[in-house]
Amino acid sequence: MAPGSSIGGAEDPAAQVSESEAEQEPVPQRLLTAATRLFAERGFETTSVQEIVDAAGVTKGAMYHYFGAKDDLLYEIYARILRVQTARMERAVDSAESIQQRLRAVAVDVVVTTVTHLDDTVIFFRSMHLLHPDKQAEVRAQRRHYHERVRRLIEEGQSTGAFRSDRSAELVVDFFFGAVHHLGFWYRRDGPMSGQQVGEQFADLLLDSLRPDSSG
Amino acid sequence: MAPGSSIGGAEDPAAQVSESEAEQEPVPQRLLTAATRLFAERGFETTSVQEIVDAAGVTKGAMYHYFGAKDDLLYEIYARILRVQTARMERAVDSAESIQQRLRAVAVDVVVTTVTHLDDTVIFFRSMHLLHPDKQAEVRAQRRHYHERVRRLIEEGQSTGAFRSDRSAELVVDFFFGAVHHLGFWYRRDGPMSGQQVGEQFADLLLDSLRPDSSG
Amino acid sequence: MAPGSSIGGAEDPAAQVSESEAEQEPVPQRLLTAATRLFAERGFETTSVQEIVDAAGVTKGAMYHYFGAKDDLLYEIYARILRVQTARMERAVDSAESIQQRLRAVAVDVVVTTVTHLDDTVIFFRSMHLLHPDKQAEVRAQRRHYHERVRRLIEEGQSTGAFRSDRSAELVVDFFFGAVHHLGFWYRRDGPMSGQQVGEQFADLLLDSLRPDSSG
Amino acid sequence: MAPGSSIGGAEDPAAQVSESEAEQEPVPQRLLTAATRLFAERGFETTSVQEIVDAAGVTKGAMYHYFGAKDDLLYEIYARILRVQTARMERAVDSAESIQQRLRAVAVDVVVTTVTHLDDTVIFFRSMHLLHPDKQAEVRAQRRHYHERVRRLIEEGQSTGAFRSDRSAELVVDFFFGAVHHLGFWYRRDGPMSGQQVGEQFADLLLDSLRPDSSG
DNA sequence: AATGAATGAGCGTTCATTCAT
DNA sequence: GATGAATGAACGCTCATTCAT
Repeated sequence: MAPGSSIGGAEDPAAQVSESEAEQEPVPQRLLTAATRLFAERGFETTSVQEIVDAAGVTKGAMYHYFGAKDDLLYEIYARILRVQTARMERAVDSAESIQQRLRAVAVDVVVTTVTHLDDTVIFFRSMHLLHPDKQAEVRAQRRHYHERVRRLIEEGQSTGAFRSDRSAELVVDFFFGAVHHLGFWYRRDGPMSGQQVGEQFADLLLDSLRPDSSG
Repeated sequence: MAPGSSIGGAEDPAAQVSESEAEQEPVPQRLLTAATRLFAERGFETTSVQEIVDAAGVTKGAMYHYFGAKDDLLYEIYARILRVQTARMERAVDSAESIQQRLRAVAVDVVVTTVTHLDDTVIFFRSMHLLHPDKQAEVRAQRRHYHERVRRLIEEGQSTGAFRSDRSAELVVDFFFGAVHHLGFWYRRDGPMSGQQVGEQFADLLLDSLRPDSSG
Repeated sequence: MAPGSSIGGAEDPAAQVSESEAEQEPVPQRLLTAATRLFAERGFETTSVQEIVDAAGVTKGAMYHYFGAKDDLLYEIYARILRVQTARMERAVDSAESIQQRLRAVAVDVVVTTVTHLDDTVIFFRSMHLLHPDKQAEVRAQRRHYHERVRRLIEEGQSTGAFRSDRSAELVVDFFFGAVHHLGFWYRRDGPMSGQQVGEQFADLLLDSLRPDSSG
Repeated sequence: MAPGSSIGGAEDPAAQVSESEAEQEPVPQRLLTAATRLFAERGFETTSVQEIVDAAGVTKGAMYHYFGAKDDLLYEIYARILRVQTARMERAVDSAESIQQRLRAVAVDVVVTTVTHLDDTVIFFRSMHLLHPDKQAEVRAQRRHYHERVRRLIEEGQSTGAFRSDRSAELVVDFFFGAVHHLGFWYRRDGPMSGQQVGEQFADLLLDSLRPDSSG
């Protein structure tokens, strides 16, 4: 992978304030930021490499020094959001709360993360098919890992009676994350609801379907 | 191109009725069918007009005779599935059944229709942003019309007490249709579940969230 | 293969004298002529497609309408000279002359043909390795076919005693054609010797090695 | 390439002792060895500087430290083989043997040297035109010097009656060396004949053409 | 002596669309 | 209605070379 493409990175603890004019960020980050915005605005295939490097203030040669191909940018965008969401989900799942609270935390969190990185999500589901098959497989595997962890959480709740058992855990997961992944099609950050609010309500809807039926 | 390399295949094992020699379908339909398959397989941007006309067994000139541009094909694919789904939804909504039964029918039906025309759905959500803005607006308006009709159905149920009122009808609609529109990412027609089965379970999950709470 | 790429072509039986200004020749021929000159002048990799189409007075699009890739031009240049040389060799080999006269005719002819199409020959041996492997294999097979026909002619002469038998027919063929294929490195059409003269002398040298030894 | 395959040969026959870990050879040689192999395998134009330095285990900066440009590598490869062949030819020509034996020794030797350094020869005749004109002129002059020395040897034999005089010494030289220079197109080191065997037979063919005619 | 990030010009190729026929 | 040759602009990518370190 390209150097400097880490995401969370706590680099630069010291303040290097004095950088007189240009490059605040390393080149790979600048490219990723520019690409994310442009891909979300006009689509992957409709954005030229020239537009990306112009927006990032570098040359094509520099880009190809760090990324092997245009769709490596796509891959990095995916990998980045996937890494963030997986790490957060695992923290929530493994917490000491009740199972309802843990599932609710996962649900709220994935909505909040999704709307925070809405561009990445939009790009992801619009353009995954344009990724090189090998990288596509990697991304799918990682996504599947995420879903399966959540499915096991639900099954755990079903086995203890915390959740009703006559709902397919797998289908509930596909249903819920389908709804989440579709947020990019309608959610507006400048609209009436915060990500947190949507997350709470989505969590309600998810838990509605798993609450043990008083009549059964 | 070699003579006889047309796509429909001149095999004619028996006499399939009166179609004496060539074209089973009119040219525009053949083009739409070919385009749908190719767009779903490899994406709109990645499919060339040449590939479409080859697959349809016609020439470029013929295509431009019927369609003003490549993205007119996209528009027609959208319009077609939208017309079908809207008509079916309206029939279900306006039936004489109970409101629960009507909402359930709508839910099952949109899932069944979606998986029946999975290619169209996949193309739709992947490529809508590539459509000419004017046509994109038309498509969005039609989609909104659909969602709003269903939202009003839910609100009607909430006002009569058939559905619980502490769920936002609008959000429930976005949530549910989000899940439905995402089917293309995981549903496989050759998998274990029929469209009808998924539809029934999705309907269960939708109604779970609207069933009046026995405790409140 | 591209339309109109035949070489000997007896087309144009009628005299179309009146063509007022431009295109004397069909586009594919114009491209091949321009490419041959440029490849010989500066090499295949050093000549850009843009230079070729400019020299031919057409656009890139037109070129790619007739040739699938830049190296299809190379292939056509090879195939053209190979076709000509093979046809002429076969005519000479199958004539009614004595075997010495037939071999001499082949030898003279391949030299004459080579210096007549010296550009093609130079390009051929300089750039064959840049051809797509599949096409390279085709070209090699055709070349081998040529060599083997001549080898059999020599073996025929050896079996009848017309040629001495203690020279390897195969090696003689490789030796002689090696010398011929190298003509492009030193022969100058504006130099002191005509192709016919070089051909006669090369033929002498070839036959020197096959003349039955008076002492053995 | 295996250690010890250097061209001048007498280095370190015993004592490969103290080379503790890495670089057996100095950087320029490593680059030349890598470049030779790659140019022969895929051609000069098709081999990137990056590939060469990777194969040599150095960086681009190191290469440009020793060689002014990519085609300096080409020039060095030419100069190297030319130096070797010229030195060996002069030794043979100036020996005390009969003129027939001296010409034969030259002929055998150039074949043996050529197949021993077949990669260099292949590169030479494929890519000489890509060399900077000045360096190309140097190389041609050196090559001409070689040919002329051999031509004078033949003329010497013709003037003494050792060789027949009705063959053009110049043409015989072009003919013979043409055949030799073409060895790279068909000779395989893993084939049935050793370089020595091919050399002997090539020498026979050369001398066949110069043997005084018993009938004239 | 050696690094490797960065340049910048140029490459082969694609492709939606047009238009004379 | 339909053809298919031709356009022309743009595309992703390569690469020899430079240069601050």
